Amino acid sequence: MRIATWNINSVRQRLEHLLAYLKEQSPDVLCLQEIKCQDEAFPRLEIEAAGYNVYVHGQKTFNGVAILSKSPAEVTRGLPGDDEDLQARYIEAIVPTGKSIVRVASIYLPNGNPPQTDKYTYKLAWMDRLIAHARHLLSLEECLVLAGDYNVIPEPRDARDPAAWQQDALFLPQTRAKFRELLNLGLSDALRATSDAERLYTFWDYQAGAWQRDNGIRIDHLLLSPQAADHLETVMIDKSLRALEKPSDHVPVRIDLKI
DNA sequence: ATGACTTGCGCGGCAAGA
Repeated sequence: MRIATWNINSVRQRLEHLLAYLKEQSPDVLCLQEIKCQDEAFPRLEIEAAGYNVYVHGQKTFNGVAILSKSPAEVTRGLPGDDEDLQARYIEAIVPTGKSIVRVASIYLPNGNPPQTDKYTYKLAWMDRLIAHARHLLSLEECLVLAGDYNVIPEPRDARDPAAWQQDALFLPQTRAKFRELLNLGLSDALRATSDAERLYTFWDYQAGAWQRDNGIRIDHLLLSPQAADHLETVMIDKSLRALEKPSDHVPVRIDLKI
């Protein structure tokens, strides 16, 4: 089973790239973030025609997440823990695998900048809610994949220029500590489970020739329960999409599970 | 280097992103 995640930075701006990606890599499940549209504006018909069931949790202008799945899935929208939170940043699906199921979440964790504001407070509170929900999901002892744009640079080697991120909400000690707290529940970072290589990035800013200079960061992650990690075969960063015309500033990350 | 892009909204520039 192939599962991918991609912050697409507007699904309507990126529809041609998205359809090409579905055709080329044929993921069984694709998690999208920053679709930047309401449910009714999502290009559902084109994606269904490509052979996918479409599950959207959108909002006007900002944020928005979706899960595309070849198999019909049972879906829950929103991260539990705060009924006042109206930002569309979490959608979860139970996907059948033949003999069993895999539970997949598409996550768009808040950016949190600038750090001295309520935006950073919201990010940390959101991470606490994610930790609480992940603890519950892990207790189910299922094959679980928490995939998405975490807006967290886990370690210095995950940035080309770590010093430049020292004061940034993506790399502050408190942010990284909460990410470790999540991992320490028993989740594996799929990429680091399979590679210690340097210069593995998933985001390059549009500005200042970041792509041309390979000035990137790794902030898109797939976190796996033990039941999923035990079946992990390969992890790939689809870096070539960043070189296309009108790319997203993020590229997809995908895994193959032997299930 | 003061800024550098790209998006949505909606028609004039602003907010947000990372």
